[in-house]
Amino acid sequence: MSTTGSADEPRWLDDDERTTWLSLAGVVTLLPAALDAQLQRDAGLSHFEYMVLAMLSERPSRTARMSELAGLAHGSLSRLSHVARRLEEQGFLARRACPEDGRVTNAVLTDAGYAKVVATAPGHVAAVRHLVFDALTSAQRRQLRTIGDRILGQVNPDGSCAG
Amino acid sequence: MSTTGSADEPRWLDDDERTTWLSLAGVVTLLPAALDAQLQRDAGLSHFEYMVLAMLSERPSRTARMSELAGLAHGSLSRLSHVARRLEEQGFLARRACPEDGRVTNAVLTDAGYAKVVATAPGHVAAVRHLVFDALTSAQRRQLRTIGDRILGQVNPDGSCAG
DNA sequence: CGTGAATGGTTGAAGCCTCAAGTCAGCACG
DNA sequence: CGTGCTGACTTGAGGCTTCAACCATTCACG
Repeated sequence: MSTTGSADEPRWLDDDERTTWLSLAGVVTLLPAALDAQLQRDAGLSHFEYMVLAMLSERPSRTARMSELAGLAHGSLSRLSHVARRLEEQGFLARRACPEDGRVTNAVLTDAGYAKVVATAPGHVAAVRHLVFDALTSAQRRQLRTIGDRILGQVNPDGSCAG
Repeated sequence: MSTTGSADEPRWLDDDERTTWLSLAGVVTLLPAALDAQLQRDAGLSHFEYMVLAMLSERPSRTARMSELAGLAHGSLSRLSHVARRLEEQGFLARRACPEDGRVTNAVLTDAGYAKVVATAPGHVAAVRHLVFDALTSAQRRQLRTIGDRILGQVNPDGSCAG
């Protein structure tokens, strides 16, 4: 495969880019799986479910509208809707019609949901620390933040979320 | 939430770590979704299916045993087995019993499968370049490689893959 | 040799996500 | 008012992944 980069022949990744990409591909595949495994084993939650509860727990009144919450958890509205039904059945959150705008649904974290987050967070934080931060110097941590923001800017330009 | 770090009270993430983690969490959630979308739209393949075909295409004789291929594609053996059946139905790969070890199945990329990779790679590479490398300086690219390898070392210590 | 353990892979069921379609509320305009 | 349009969300079907159970083969070791 050439590296000339003509019009219909795309610029291939050079060796360095290729290795970097394989490494990143491994991370984006395996890291979510590892976090899901820890949460599933210790709390019976998927990473997405945990994100939903955790994001809600940091909101004023532990409340957010569905579409906003979907963005915070980096998922589609449809996905959130399905997950919200399951979490509601388990008593971790409640959905209420918004009095100001009849189209809007507000998701509210229940006391049981808040307790679940409090019980689950330490193990999850420990996993994140072990899998990500323990292997990095503080300089690398700063670099990672910048790099992550840059990539996120490309992947998700308007900060919201497709669905 | 305190930051004392006693025995049963875990060390919480400080503000900087927390922001870094939210950024990385966004990347590991949204980047695979974006790549899946491009591949699905332009080639009718999932990112995992593409990885399977692409990894095979770079092997001598375009052949690998199933468990080895699962590791290369960062998936479980079960997942690969299901995917291999679908790819086989589409004529992109074939499975043969290994003559040397009756337990082993070898996956072989067919000519149609190789052609599919050749046809699909340019668009995929362009997506990776746009989503990842276009936003980074060459220094950041080098940093990303190191950081990715470090994290991968924690997530996947023995280089193989859970299944 | 022969038996038990370990390895490599496949399968079926159950659950989750995506996609497209549908519902209902607000808004604009005649 | 009422007609059409957009926005917010829900729902159902279909496909993919996971999990556990299973089958076949090889290896270890009396």
